[in-house]
Amino acid sequence: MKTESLEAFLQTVELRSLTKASEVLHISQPALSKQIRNLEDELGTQLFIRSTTGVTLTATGTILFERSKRIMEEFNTLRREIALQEGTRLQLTIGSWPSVATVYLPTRIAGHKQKDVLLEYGGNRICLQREEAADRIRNRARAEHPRFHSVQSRHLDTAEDLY
Amino acid sequence: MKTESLEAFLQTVELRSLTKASEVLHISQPALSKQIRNLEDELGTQLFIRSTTGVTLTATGTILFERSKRIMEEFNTLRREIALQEGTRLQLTIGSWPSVATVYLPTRIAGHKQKDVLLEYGGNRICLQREEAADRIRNRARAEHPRFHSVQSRHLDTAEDLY
DNA sequence: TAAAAATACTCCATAGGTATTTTAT
DNA sequence: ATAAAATACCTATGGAGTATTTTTA
Repeated sequence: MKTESLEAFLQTVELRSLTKASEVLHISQPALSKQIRNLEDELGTQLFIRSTTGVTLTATGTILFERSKRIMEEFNTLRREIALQEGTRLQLTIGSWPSVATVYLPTRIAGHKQKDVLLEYGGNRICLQREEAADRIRNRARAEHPRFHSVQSRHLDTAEDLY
Repeated sequence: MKTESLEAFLQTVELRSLTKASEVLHISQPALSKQIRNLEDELGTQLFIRSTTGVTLTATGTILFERSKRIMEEFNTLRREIALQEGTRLQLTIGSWPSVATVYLPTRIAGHKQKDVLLEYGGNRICLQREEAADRIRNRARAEHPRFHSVQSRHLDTAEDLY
């Protein structure tokens, strides 16, 4: 079971809608739909009652929500503490015009799920956890997106340039 | 992050060895090695110090061990309670000679990780969570392993027949 | 030099995406 | 009719396996 699916579940409960939650989570609605169904399969229980107006929790879903919310909070605290423990952090600095930086960049970065990227966005920096990770990302980005390899200092006109 | 990887980590800590843990977990040593490395990548930290005698925890690894152990226990309790909540359970009964039932079957079943299969082995039964799951398993088993489709009642001579 | 872990590779299952259909309100 | 979720289908990543190499006690 993926912790991401549990987070997706929690988000879906809060928003009472797969469509809305999928937007916040930066995945497609069918992808989230499948995630939730997988969760239901793994637990062997129905979590939501689906309708055309959204979703509502079943009795079991409510139990999972309340308990797993606390558990995930504990776990995320642990993750954060471990991240702090490691003093060395790497930063990719991405220059951009103000409009891009304040509007497009944050969601772009959040949507760019790379396991080595700390999804904390502050200013115009992405925090990376390890040197090798940064290298891997840079190399892959270079191979796939020629424009990407100048992120270190280059100014971007549109958010599309980011990725 | 997969909860299975966390469980694998905990098991590895207990046994201080990837090789030994991989046997208990019914996966190959390289597979476990990669799982642990992925975990380290995701957390951005080294968890173990590797040597030819086995593995020992780093400082960060110790923190993860103690905290995540409690968290996983909480989570597994939650899973169990949800499973109990759902009264309806399905059983596939597998007939076999005593030696097979007591020696080979338990590990065989534990090793057969299917997301719909409750990994609780009692007597010679595998508990399934939902009717559709049972169908899926049966259909797939039939397609891939002709001998498997008679598990419902057939006697098996060797554990190999199981799968 | 032995055993423990890492690496290289192959294969398949799964997660995610887009396009489309179903279904209640 | 509309909006939300489900389904179908495709692609790609990741996880598991086997065979092999590296490493150090």
